[in-house]
Amino acid sequence: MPDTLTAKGRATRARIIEGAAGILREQGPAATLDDILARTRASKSQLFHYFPDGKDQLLLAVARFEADRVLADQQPHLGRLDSWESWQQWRDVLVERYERQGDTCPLGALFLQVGRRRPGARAIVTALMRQWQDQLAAGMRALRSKGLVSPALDVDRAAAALLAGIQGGVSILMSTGDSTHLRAAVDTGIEHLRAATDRSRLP
Amino acid sequence: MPDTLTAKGRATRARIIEGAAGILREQGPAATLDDILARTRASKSQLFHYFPDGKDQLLLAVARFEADRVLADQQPHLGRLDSWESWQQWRDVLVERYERQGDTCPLGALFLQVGRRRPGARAIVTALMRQWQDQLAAGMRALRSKGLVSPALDVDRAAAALLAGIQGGVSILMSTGDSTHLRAAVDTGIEHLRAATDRSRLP
DNA sequence: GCGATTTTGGACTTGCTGGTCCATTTTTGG
DNA sequence: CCAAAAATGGACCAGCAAGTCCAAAATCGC
Repeated sequence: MPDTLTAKGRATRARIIEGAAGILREQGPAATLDDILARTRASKSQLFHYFPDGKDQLLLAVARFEADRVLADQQPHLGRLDSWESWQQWRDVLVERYERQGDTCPLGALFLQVGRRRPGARAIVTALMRQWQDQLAAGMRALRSKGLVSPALDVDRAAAALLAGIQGGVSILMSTGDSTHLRAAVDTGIEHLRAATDRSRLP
Repeated sequence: MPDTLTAKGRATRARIIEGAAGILREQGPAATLDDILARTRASKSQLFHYFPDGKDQLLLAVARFEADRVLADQQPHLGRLDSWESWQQWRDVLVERYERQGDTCPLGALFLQVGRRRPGARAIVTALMRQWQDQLAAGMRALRSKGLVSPALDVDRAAAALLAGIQGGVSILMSTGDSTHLRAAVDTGIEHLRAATDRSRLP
């Protein structure tokens, strides 16, 4: 890859990443470079021109792309969890998003292929989880500062537990096609907050 | 494969499955048939003799093997969740088991390879989740019948949420190497039960 | 003990997939 | 307008991994 990409080059590179993401969502690990080339109407030399380290490098780029989508799809709700209504809206968007996604797991497939252990891959997941959890925690703190939940609530632990519940709910949804667990996890998590309502401030 | 296996045949077949499970745990999807053969000191003809449908059939057998281990490793605690102490013991065993397992995900790797959608694979996961959740729910009912938690607790939903938290905690542990989320999920789940303590029966 | 059946060894085939290479076209910058 | 750099097309290669096959050895049932 040359030092600087032209506008055309950037467009092609982006087209390859997006196309690859699509193919990987549809076909999972079975997707081959030729499939990606066919879908993106690119040639081998283009692919290796923009991703000199080959498939792994491309997969990592796709992983970043997909990780960004995960949070973006939850906005703007995830960023404004400062009332019970906004939590409810977020919940609805989240559940709907994953029910629609069905049984494809873009990130999971990617990581098993590229190897979880590879530092690049691990960094992507870790960053995603941290950001996600931070936004949940921020929402809980917002409720707390409004006096809607008890000051005694351990926000960080509650956020970690909620995030775990979401992840597990999603992965059960992936493997069984049933969103019951995702719903149960999120709803129980929110109830946990409600149960910690700060009664001292209530009228 | 002949209609009936001799004792020797069964032993070989089992040896292949266990060896394959080991290799897959170590190498993930990168594991090849030749790796498995080397590890199990078996030949190609043996492998295809006992698994005529090839790699997929073997992977499915390994998946069954691993799924059985998941629950077995939690026993006898998981089967006797009838006091707060037993819940705590189960929690410790569970966390320890997955911390020791580290970042290998035997089942996850298997399913992505064999294809989640394949009915055989889906049946294995679904059955595992159902049994697991049933045992959690049974434990909650045991607490309830002893008057330790409120009769108002929605046991099935609480069990679903707890299971989701465990799954998510484990998968975050896999990808980040950090067991914080698993601990938070399980502990929060148990606290959720404690919070539903049946005060009407307390002295 | 003996024929039938099962189990085993391992060479060989085949198809595919990631990756290389070079020639050609297009774009850029001055 | 032109040389240098970037972008593109696509044939070609090499390696590997799944799967096939046949013959030999071990074992079983009687």
